[in-house]
Amino acid sequence: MPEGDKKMAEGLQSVILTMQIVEHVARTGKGVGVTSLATALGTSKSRIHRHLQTLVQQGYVFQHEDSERYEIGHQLVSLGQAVLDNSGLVGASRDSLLALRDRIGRSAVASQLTPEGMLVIATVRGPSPIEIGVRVGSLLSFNGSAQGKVAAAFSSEAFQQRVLTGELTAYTEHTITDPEQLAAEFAEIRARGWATAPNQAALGLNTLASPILDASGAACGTVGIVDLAQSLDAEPDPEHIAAVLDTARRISVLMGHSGALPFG
Amino acid sequence: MPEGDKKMAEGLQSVILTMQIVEHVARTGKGVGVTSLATALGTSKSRIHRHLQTLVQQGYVFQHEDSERYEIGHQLVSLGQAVLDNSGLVGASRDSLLALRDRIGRSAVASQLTPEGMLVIATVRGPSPIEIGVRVGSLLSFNGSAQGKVAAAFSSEAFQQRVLTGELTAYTEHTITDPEQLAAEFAEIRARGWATAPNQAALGLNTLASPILDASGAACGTVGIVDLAQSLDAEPDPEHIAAVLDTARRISVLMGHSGALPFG
DNA sequence: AACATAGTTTCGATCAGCGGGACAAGGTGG
DNA sequence: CCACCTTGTCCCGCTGATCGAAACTATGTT
Repeated sequence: MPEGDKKMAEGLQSVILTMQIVEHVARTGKGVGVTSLATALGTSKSRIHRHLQTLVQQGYVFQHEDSERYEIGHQLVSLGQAVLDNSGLVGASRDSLLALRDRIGRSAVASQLTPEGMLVIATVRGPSPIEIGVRVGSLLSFNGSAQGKVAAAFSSEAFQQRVLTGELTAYTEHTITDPEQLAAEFAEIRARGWATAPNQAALGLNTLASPILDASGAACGTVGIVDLAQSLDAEPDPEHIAAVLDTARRISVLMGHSGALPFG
Repeated sequence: MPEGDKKMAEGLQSVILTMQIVEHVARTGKGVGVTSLATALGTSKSRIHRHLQTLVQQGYVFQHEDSERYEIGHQLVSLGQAVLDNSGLVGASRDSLLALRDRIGRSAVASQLTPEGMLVIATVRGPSPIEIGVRVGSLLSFNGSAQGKVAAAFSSEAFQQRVLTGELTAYTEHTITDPEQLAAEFAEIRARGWATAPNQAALGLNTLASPILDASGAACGTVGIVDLAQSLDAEPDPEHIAAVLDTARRISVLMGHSGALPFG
């Protein structure tokens, strides 16, 4: 061991390997073999085999009965779903999301506030043949997404400070990385109730988002529409803004908010 | 050790514990503490703590910064979603499912064939205020669900034999557990292209399902509608049957099937 | 028939990870 | 304000769960 720290500082190896295996098997659509996993993760066949056997036994991985390849089991899906389920947001937003999509014909997306970022919890694909949108499970930053900015703008002062003083990663050259500029935009967003982020999360894309407020009046999530930057301006169509604001208010009510908007 | 097998036959303990922790944290909507986890899983605080630390470090679990409770991280959602994503079915069926729901006003559901059963991969809630339906991630049996029966009926002879000779669990008193009776129903289903399962998976519920066929002509999944047994007969409304068959055919085409139905 | 490549199993050595207990930080109530 | 809980976190020496390497089996290929 060349540069080993005397203590263990990297975490429990079996845990890491377990999750690496699960991740690998899950991402690789079709069956994976012991050997390819072993080389991919840089460890021995027998180790992988034992871990896989245990995962099979626990139902997280499934082994094709021809005694060949390993595939991901259904428990993983169920697990991921459980996370979404016990966020009341996903249930409250599903129907409104559909209505929003139908009303203005764009991909609609709902996200939930987490301390690490905005977690995309539900999406509805737009009518466009091209697939535009965000994946469920993605995490959007507070400085580089309309969702993040709008949620931060409607969170506590302390939270905003944490965002502003934290690291502001640039995802594109249009991402806001200057704390002052971001603070100014927060104020603006708070006043009008919506945010956009043209080319800020990814070049060519834009999102229009509004906050979902809970009983305490703080943001707990966002709803919005996603489209190509060329079709969705930094100052979007007033009709679109109205539709998003309206949807946000409706979901907010379901989440226990009074419905009285603290803006425009 | 009372009845210990001399060797390890139970699988790697750290793997088991890891998944138990993840499961526990995921199912418990809100934050869990080290101590409660330790008692719930019957092990020591330090062990749980180390495992949790590693999971945090890997991003699967998130620790509230007040240095208090542990919650599930976003990676899990992303992982479960990945499983769904690399089944082309979920993408192909989403829109058709909505159309089906809108056409006949019932909860619509799509499932995918797996060797263990039918995995529910997409659902659309009906307009009814009561929530009727199946959860994404659920696994439906081959003998006790319309989805399972229809998929088996449109699978290979060998597959059907495996189902018929396997264990036929009774979920209700109406579940078919007699192999001969089940074989007869398979034949019938294959001839007409749809199946129902009134009160067979759960008392009070019924499902009408049709097969999604792939390029090879074998079933790779199902679409269908779910409703109360009293609203959905064993011999459903011809209009509903037509709608479901139609939807199934459309999705089948997206999956590479010719569209020429091998039945009615 | 020899070879190649897959998954599985065995076995003894070893170090990763365990238990138990100390420690710090809040919270509570007397 | 101070004992007294109850948290989560950290430390350390012992040990058995887990590892690597190699043998074994089964299939497919040359």
